[in-house]
Amino acid sequence: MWSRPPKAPRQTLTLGKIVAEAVALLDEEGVGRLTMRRLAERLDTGSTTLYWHVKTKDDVLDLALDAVFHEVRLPGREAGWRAAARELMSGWRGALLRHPWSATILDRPLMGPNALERTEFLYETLAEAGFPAPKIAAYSLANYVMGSVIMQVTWQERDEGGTGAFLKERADLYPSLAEHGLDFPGGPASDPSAEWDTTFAEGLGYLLDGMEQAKEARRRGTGRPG
Amino acid sequence: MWSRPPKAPRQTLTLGKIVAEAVALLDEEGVGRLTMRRLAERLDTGSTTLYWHVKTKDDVLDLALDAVFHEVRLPGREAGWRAAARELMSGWRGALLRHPWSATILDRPLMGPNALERTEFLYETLAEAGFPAPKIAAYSLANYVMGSVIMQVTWQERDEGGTGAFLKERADLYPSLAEHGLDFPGGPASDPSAEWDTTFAEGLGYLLDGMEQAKEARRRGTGRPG
DNA sequence: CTACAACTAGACCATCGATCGAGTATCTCG
DNA sequence: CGAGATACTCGATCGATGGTCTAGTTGTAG
Repeated sequence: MWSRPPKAPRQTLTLGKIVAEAVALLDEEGVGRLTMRRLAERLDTGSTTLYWHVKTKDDVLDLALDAVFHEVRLPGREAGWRAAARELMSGWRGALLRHPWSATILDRPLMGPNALERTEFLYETLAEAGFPAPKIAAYSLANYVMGSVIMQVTWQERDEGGTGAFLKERADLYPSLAEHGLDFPGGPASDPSAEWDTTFAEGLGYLLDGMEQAKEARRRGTGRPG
Repeated sequence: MWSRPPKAPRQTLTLGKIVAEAVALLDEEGVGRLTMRRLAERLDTGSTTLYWHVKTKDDVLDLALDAVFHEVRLPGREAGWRAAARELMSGWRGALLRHPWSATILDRPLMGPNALERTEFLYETLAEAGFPAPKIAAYSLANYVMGSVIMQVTWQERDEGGTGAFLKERADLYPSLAEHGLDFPGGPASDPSAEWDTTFAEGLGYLLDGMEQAKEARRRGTGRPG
């Protein structure tokens, strides 16, 4: 998709309009109901017309996904690499969560301009901070964010609610799962969304701590501590 | 899927046979080519027959995915929580990577018996190790593994190879990406698969370090250090 | 032998991604 | 201003898919 050269439009039906409408459709009805026909209908046109602007349906998804990344604000770097990374990753997560369908199509290269710009920012931040291999550090962060979002969306969207009861019935087989819970059922006076947030932040903290520790250890010329 | 009661088969065509053949088909041709018709053909039967054993195609995928988790060996706990967690997560990753299609269908609750057994083991290990909230720790680890696998499969399977050149052409826009590389092109005498492995292990180390640090800090009654 | 449950099959339906061939509007150049 | 080319749109259609309907066959219990 991103390797192909752009076209010169005449501005009646734009790629931009198609992508915007695709995002709206995905937001309203989910990825399973995004159809070229339905999308065309919402744009008051035929499905064939879309194929002039776009090569395949996958292109639409690529574009829609990159549009999501456009929502991620690039943080400032004054507060240090740690704050910048934390803010970027939180924004990244937030944008994906605002469009839950995006989590289910993350299994494609993130090569859109918006995604690349943010990845570039992350690389720069980590390189400036003195990480010897910014690629590894960036991957760790990105992997964690992607996994977190997929996990959360999975439970929020696809769990039919019977999980808690299901696990308690099998407390003999899975005692720890039954005790601590696998999902976030929103116990007494608790906000499940907040629980997801704190869980994400906590895990991200682990990762950042470990990264910093490794960086400092290497800077002091010692090996891994412990 | 996992909430529904099982059926009593007559053993000519078993659920087990269907799942095994589905995994084989997925391994050979990928998730895009798994069709009820094709699967039935491989089993010398009609597609309708499958629907007696299985309610929807999604059930087949649920079962196939859980079958992958069956390959993950449960490590011993003698070497401590850290080694156990590391081994479990590495095995988890390895199994998913051996069946790359699995990475693209991770956006569903992992409620199969094999997945649950391994998650239970992880919870137990972390709880025994003294983590006050094993759920959070387990989520951090699982999220990281899932994200890592998806990322690697994405690049290995879907990157058409033009990424490196594409990024170098745009070195002005993305200097850090061009310098450090976004993919693992397998430089001089390097094994890309090994690079993925070490990257994964390194990030997992960060995470485990951070987890241990937080656990020790809380045990000593102090807050987060630094 | 009968009756019922377990199992299998082919025809069929709605829908999907994508293509084909034909058209229409708009711009460019003479 | 006119003609050709380019940009763009459309309805009809193809092959394939997930899933259902109806009908049939097999094994087994009484």
